[in-house]
Amino acid sequence: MNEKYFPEVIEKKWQQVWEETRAFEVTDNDPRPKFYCLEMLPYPSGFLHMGHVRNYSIGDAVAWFKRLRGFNVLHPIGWDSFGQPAEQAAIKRGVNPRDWTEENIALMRGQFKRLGISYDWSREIAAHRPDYYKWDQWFFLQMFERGLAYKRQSAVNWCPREETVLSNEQSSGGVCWRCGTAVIKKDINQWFLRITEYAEQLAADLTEIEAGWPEKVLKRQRDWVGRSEGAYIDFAVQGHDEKIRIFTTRVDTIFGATAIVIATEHPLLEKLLEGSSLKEDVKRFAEGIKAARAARSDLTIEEEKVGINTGILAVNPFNGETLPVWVANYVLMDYGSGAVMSVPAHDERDFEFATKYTLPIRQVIARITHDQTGGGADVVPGQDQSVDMREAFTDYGVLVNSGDWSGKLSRDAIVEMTRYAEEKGFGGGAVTYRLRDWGISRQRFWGAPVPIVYCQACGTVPVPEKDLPVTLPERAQFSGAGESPLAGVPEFVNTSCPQCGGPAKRETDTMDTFVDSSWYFFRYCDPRNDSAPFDPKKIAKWIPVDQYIGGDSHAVMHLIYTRFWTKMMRDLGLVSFAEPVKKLMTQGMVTNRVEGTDEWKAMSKSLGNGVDPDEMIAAYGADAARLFILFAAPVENELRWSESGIEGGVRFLRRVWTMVWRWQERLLSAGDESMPFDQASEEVRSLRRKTHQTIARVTADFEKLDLNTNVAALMELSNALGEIKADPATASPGEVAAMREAMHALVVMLAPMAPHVAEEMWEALGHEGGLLKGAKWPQEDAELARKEELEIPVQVNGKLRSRIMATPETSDEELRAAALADEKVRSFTEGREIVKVIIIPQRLVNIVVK
RNA sequence: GCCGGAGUGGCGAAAUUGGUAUACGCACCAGACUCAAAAUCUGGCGAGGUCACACUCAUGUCGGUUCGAGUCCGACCUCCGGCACCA
Repeated sequence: MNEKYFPEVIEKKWQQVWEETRAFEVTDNDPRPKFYCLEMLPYPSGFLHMGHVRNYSIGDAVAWFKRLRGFNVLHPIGWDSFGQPAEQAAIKRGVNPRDWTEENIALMRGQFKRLGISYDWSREIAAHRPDYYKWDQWFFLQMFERGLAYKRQSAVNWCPREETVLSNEQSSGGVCWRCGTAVIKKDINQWFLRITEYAEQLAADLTEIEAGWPEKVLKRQRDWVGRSEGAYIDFAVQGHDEKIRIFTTRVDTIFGATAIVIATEHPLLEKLLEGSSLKEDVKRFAEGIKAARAARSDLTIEEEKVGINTGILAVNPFNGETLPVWVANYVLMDYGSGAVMSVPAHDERDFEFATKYTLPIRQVIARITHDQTGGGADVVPGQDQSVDMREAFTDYGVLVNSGDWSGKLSRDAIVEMTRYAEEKGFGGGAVTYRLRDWGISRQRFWGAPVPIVYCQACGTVPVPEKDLPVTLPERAQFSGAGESPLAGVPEFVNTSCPQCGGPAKRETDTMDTFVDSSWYFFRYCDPRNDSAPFDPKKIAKWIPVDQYIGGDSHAVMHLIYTRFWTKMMRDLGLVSFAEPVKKLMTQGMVTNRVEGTDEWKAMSKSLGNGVDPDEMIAAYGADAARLFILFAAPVENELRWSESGIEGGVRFLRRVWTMVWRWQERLLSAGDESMPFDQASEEVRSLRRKTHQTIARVTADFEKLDLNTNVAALMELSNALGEIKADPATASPGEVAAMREAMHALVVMLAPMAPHVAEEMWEALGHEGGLLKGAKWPQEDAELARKEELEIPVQVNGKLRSRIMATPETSDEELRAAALADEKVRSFTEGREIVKVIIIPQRLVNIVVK
């Protein structure tokens, strides 16, 4: 240890030691309890940004803390290395995506090491390597066999800028998740994974994880799955045997239905129109809608409602009324049954539609009025039929104009009418979901090829497991448009049929990269397995993940896919649990001021407000950068970058450094002086008290991930150390013992946030023999932490008027007497009647006077 | 529009969950060291008020509960985020 703190020297030194001793590698048969600490794996763009630094600094703090608390901590890292940017680089600069990716990985691995993140590098994985994506393909085949992977033609989300298909999750909000461009619809034949098969479980199992996941993520997942309870009702069609099935959550409004409206793509439409004079008109209308949708450049702008009367008549099974059947653009084919009953009086969309096309609007729900003439105890629902019908009345209420059901409350009517429909055989209860199947086809080169072969004789044939992986060719032509570049590589496309041996062509689509990331953290548990994606026994040991850390931008992408994938793997018999992540923390963004403005935005190259981690490390050291990032804001908040803030971090580390340097010799040479606490000087007792209070605080704050207050507590302890003015050479045994205790505790507790400097000081304090990772987390002694003197605030009528000194042993009676006798207090109580005195032990006295 | 979350010094933020509001840090001010500056160290730092106390007012606004409210309840305002015809 040098007199001066040179971060660049010690950081390099310890990074090398950790690497050479493989300090953070873990084994499966370690007897200590396990802890799986995971951060979302990065895309290898070539450089870490500050958001990454924050993510991985938080993760490393957790990993270190748990390690020092005696856990066998699995803390791995890998690369989400398939995807667009590599292909863009290939298109623009003609480089090979593989070389480009591998170079970037090497650059970023170097940055991770310069940050000193304590990863088990022996478990590093990369999605673009055949030994990884082989298992993506294997999983695909398992799903294909079970009907969970299928191909169909459909309108999909398309990012016109990146020229690629996006899943619903990736185009949430109507914009591309990566570049923010408004998506359009394109009709494409593509592969889907049947995530909807798991809709109910994805919704229901949220209760299993709700204690450990942030509410905002749970909410978004709940909304995304969009579970909705209601009823289906079959409407007979006049002159046909067919029935039109509708879904509704408001069957209580069915007497107000004045039309049936179906989607333009409704499968019954063509059949029902046979022989109708309106057939051509309706067909033309439907095709017009389809064309308009394909041409739309921004899906976030709502379409105007348009429709056409088909001339078909349907019969309301509740009252026998005949209703016209309309086709309209506002009814979606892929939700519910693609048909609705139109109740203009009680649904905003139906109201708008009915107003436009002058369909009848009939009120069947009245607002409840509370009739309390019965003495106030009974609330009798009355009716207010004067509901303003200039807009839809969508609240629950009392049924009116509804035959025998009139007078019932909506809530009850829904239950009873659903049961009635079921008894009569024309309907029943139903649950629908907003969730759609996951489209995974990408017309791209840089992804895992879908392991399917098309044979003229046998049709769609899965590649046999023994022939996996289907590897990417070395070279391809990258145009950036149209079909997958794989289609232009004959040696890839042309193959023989695995079934009949005849000539066949390979599928040229590759898989969405979110397939890779759906199960990567399972692979960390068994990264070199070449006969299976992983050994289930190893999974049972490590997963569920104990703490997962990443951005909330993945709330309904990665985080829903990986939950689906886990449930799918459970059904394959590979894992025995349904939820892969026990606790999730979503860290806030790192923002910086955009030059010349007052706006704080996420750091980015295009805005010119980025900060290069390497420059920060060079200027201040990795420890100070990490410490500042953890200190500057609570982990979930936005973090506004500040250069002067990071300087504060350096100052703190330097102060601690100097103290340790000044005392190290004395602490090492002196024996193990201990001194009875009650004989020590007040100065020493006060330091020891602070030490033990800090241990308690920091330990608790780590469990809550309150890392900012954690740093503050360590700063306070360091300030308390500074209060000891004794010269190390002449310090008393009691002082030396207290200093040793405080410094050891401080250094160990600092390790999770500033590991290099902590390791160096740990060595200086005499622990050369063992690395800091083997140190024991300090143990709080509640007796030593206890305050001996208390300053008790005294209030009069709730206003602070004075303070009196007491000890924890002071009785309530004594406190009361002391408070009442206090001079300042007396000036407020003089001549007034004391109503009562409230005493909160060790806390406060409040005197109530009149 | 619907659904969430949040409003505390000049700034980032604390507050043991109803008990001394503003811990810790940044910025700023003053002093020490220095020829000087930087660095470092010491002290100050919510607003009003006072020579200094005292005292008064302050946690988005208004009201309520309570001996006592940043914390609980009601209404409102503002900002941020999510969703997009989901029947």
